[in-house]
Amino acid sequence: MQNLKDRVTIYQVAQASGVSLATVSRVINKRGSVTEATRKKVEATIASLGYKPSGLAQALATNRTTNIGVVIPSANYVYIANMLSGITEVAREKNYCLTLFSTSHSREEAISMIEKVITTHVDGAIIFDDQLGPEDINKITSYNIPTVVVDNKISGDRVCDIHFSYDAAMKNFIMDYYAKGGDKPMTFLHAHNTGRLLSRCEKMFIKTHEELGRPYHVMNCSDSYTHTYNEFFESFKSGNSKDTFYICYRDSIAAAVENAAMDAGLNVPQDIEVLSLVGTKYAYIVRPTLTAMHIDMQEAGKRAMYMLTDLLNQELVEKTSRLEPRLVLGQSTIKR
Amino acid sequence: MQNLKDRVTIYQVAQASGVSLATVSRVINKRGSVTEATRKKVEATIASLGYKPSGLAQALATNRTTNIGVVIPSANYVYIANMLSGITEVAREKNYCLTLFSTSHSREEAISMIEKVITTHVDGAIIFDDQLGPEDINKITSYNIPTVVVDNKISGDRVCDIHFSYDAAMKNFIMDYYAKGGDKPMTFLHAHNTGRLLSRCEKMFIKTHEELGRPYHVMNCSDSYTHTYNEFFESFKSGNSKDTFYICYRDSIAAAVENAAMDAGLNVPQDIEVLSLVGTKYAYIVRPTLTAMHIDMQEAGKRAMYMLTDLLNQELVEKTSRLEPRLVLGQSTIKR
DNA sequence: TTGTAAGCGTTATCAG
DNA sequence: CTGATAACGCTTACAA
Repeated sequence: MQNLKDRVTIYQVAQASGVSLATVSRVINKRGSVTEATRKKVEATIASLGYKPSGLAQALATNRTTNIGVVIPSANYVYIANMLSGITEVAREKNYCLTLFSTSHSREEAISMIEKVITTHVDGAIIFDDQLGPEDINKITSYNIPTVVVDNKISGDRVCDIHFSYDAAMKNFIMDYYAKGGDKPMTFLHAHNTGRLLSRCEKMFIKTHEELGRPYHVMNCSDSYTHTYNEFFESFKSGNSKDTFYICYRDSIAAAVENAAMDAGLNVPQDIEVLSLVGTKYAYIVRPTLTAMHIDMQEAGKRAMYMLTDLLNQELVEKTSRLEPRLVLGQSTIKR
Repeated sequence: MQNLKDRVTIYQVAQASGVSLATVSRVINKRGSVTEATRKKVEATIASLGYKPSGLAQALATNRTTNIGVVIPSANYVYIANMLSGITEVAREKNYCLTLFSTSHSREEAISMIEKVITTHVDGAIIFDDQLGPEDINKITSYNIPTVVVDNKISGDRVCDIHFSYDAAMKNFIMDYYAKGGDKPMTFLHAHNTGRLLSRCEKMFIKTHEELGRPYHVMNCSDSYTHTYNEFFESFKSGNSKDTFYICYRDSIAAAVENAAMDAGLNVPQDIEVLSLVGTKYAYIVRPTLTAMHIDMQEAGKRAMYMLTDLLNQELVEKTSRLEPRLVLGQSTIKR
């Protein structure tokens, strides 16, 4: 194989092996019929020239990129990385490439990414971005791009969705807590820009409490372990914030609260209890282990990608898939 | 904007606004001069038709995809996700898209991904895959694709590399440990397919011990928290494996060891000590906090992407960058 | 079985 | 300032 040359084209391969481009194309795609002899010849020159077809040109000619656009807020959250990993696995199996569109938590960013997805000419898209509303997602589907939307309702011809049934799980958990004699008032930790899944949880949290006529709190906190830890540590130190049940949106934040409590000399779960809404394996690595709602994000990713390939092959049955969070009790809450 | 149409092309825009494609192209790219009047007109029809240029066709015509290939083993490790996040950040700033090539720990997979990178026609590549040797990476650079290689030595015209100086850090740590009276024999936890960074660490671990004439162990373990936890828990329970200093390749594994020890009734760091080689924020979230080598993978990612854009703009100064791991002492080792 | 030629949706170089 | 027209590298009828 030659090195350091400019890209070898199909035309050069054709010349070098004394055939036309059409024949080379046939050999590459194993389509149409070619004599065993010429095939050998062409394959030989392909190897010797180190020719690789240009995916670009192929895509333009066939109107298929074998590229899937994946829209996520950031790869830097464990649960998103898990989903990404599920998507990747199936993508490899189905021979698709993934192009990443990272929106980093700002809605404008997210919208401009949507535009990019369109120009990038992907065959399909998987959108898991809590910031985007249905209007934004419609923009993509209006370009007739088959799309799987995660945790967002949407309808359309070539669109599917995957849901997490957090609302019910949330409500059940709260009802159950009080029913079994839970006596600490609950506080929901709210952070900006953490997406609609959590807003929904928050709404359900409030609604359930109001139905029950129970007191509750919603407290702002930052989406950072260190900030949250420091803030709670100070508060616990000065004797505040205890006798509370904290509902945190992910493991890091829940760990921040319980670590702060313990380092300030409190006992978990006696003095405070903690629940993590989006549990990952870190929920059982930290100590006390976290009571958490677990959802198999890897499975969600796989399922999304399977739905998408079905959509692309026009052989889809179910347009909606639902994942139930599974409550795993840990040491951060009192067994009742 | 029209919905549900097949892709609108530049040609249709031209027709609809009564100009030639050339003019539309000029408007899109803000290149060449166009009357204010015609520009307005064209822009109006672009908006009303909902036209988006095809990145594919643009790429083919300009020979620039604005796409960077990123080769990683999996997005599912915190430190890799961190790096990915750094890359993403700079990519957005520089207006590049990222195409992900996930190799999932098998060398064949990795090699076939390399092929894919080439056909995908990326403008450049960032390769962080411990499995790949220089020969494999040369394959990519021989196609004249500007490349930044992370944690792998490589030379070439349009190639840069980023290194982690683990060898020295490793050696220093071990020497220091014994010099200050560390008295537990050390065991290095080895897992298959965790890449060359860790092989290098292991080699250095062995070499240093042999130079020192100290006893040491290398123990196989699985790359899974649960497996490792279970195995160690049993072992600790039956009274084995204590009075050892464990060197683990990442936080989860280190946490598995210390959790197993504590759950088996041992004390950390009195009975066993633990060091994590690739520390992330979880090193200070778990309890006891982990003594760990921290390396800012987000920074590594950013730096890789900056080097790559420099390479693409032919304005590179440094071809090599080095990141020093920073040792952060935690509660999993005895202060000496 | 093989070759010719017309696209695919852009950009870019010329003339006008 | 604007419009033809030739690339870009490949696929795919249609002919031969």
